[in-house]
Amino acid sequence: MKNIIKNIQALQVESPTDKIILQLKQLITSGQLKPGDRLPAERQLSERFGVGRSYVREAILKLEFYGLLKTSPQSGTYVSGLSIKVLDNLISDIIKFNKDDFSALIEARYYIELDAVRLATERRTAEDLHALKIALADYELKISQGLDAVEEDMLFHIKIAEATKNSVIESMMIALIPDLIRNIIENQICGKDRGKLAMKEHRDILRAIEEQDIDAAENAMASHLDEVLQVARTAFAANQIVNKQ
Amino acid sequence: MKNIIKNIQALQVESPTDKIILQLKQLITSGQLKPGDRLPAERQLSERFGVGRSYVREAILKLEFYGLLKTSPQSGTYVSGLSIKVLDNLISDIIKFNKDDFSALIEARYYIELDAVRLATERRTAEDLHALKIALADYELKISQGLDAVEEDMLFHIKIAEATKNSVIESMMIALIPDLIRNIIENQICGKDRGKLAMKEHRDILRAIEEQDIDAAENAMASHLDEVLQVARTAFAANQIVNKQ
DNA sequence: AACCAATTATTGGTTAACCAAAAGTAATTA
DNA sequence: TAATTACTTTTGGTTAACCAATAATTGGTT
Repeated sequence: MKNIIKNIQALQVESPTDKIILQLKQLITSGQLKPGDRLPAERQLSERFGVGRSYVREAILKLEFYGLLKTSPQSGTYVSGLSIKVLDNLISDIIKFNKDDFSALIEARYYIELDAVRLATERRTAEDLHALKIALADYELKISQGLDAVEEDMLFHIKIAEATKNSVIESMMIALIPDLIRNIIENQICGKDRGKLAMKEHRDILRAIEEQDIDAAENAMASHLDEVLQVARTAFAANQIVNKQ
Repeated sequence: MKNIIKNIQALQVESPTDKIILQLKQLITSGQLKPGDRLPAERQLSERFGVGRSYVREAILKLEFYGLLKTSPQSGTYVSGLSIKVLDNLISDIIKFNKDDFSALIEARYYIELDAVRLATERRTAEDLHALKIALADYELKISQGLDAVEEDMLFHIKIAEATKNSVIESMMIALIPDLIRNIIENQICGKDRGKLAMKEHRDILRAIEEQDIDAAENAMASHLDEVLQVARTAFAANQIVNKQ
């Protein structure tokens, strides 16, 4: 029974945009569209695919975000110079991308944060430290009032990401955080007195960043995230088993 | 003189979409739009901002991707329940996001790949191994012919990302790779006989993955990426100094 | 007064039309 | 013949119009 439901969902996943991306992919893999080529005009594509131009534009926009297409105003949209094989692989992965897998989300977060805290510790400026202290104070205030402080928690982590001075790593964190917060709240990962414990952990992280002790910072972050990672990992293992059946 | 040019570019950066995102942000920070609220109808927004509805939709789409808005068909678009402070920070970071900083790009890639190869080594299936071997063979063929093989190189790394079974980490790699390839080619980071060296390094990585020796895999990956990381790091340090002036 | 059905208005989804800039083409000129 | 100019076509950019589904309102009924 469960399989039927799963299949239905799998089918309906195909949004108009993804359908077009898939068709564009086939156009490339079939050799009708080679790397570097100009795409047919948007109107032609919309006619050929039997869909409005908006969807074609939306699909192009998405592929442009991933650097697979490049459109020049009043001139045309061009396929990236990457080889067919790479294009093929990338497009496949783009279509199947989703952020609903919360164990994957948390796991990814764990690793990125460890990397981020190392870089932040190395590069933090006085301003970064200041921002971190304020964020921590906000967090502690909320906790001391016995309130939920998941977002203040995250704000602290955002400031760490900013302190890395690496815009790419920062962006990755940014892309994860909203879904992360949702998952943490929904799954009630934070236990009742998790807050006060986390407060101490935050302090440890901040101290290490202040003293620019990279290893200490990583360790502090690791133990801070350990509990939530364990939850994700067990869920992950369970999924693996289910998928193998 | 240089500053003038810089400012001009900084000004023209504001695409219609980003302008709207900025306005939405102000709507939130000013308290006119609270977390959980429904946005004004798209028509009203487009009228208020003096711009076509397409741009409003595009902005909403972007913010939806980051999980900050959620739109229900025939009902409305709703602001995420996150606090104003978090929303404010996230939106700011979204606007300033760009993948042009190639040192940041390479650095981020370095860390993600180290994480990825560990997970891949732990979780790779027989199929993953097979795909990796094929990718490696393709790569070696190109190299043995004395040709450029940047893309075959990347394909190998894509397969590693897929073997992690973590869709989030995989997606991050996917988002980086096109720009990565562009940068590597443009900056000619790969020296003339880098190819044959890299071939051996790839073999080391594959062997470690096959034997499921996690630490060996990480070490192999680290030395594989070390050279390119050094290039990025020196560029990074140079940028830091320039920015401080 | 409370509930329910029918109607109206509003919503995002989707398509079509219009615009200015660029590219291509044919006619014109040196 | 080669270069140039004027014109037509095609391009993505942008806006307006239409659609079906939903939400709100109204009027009637119990």
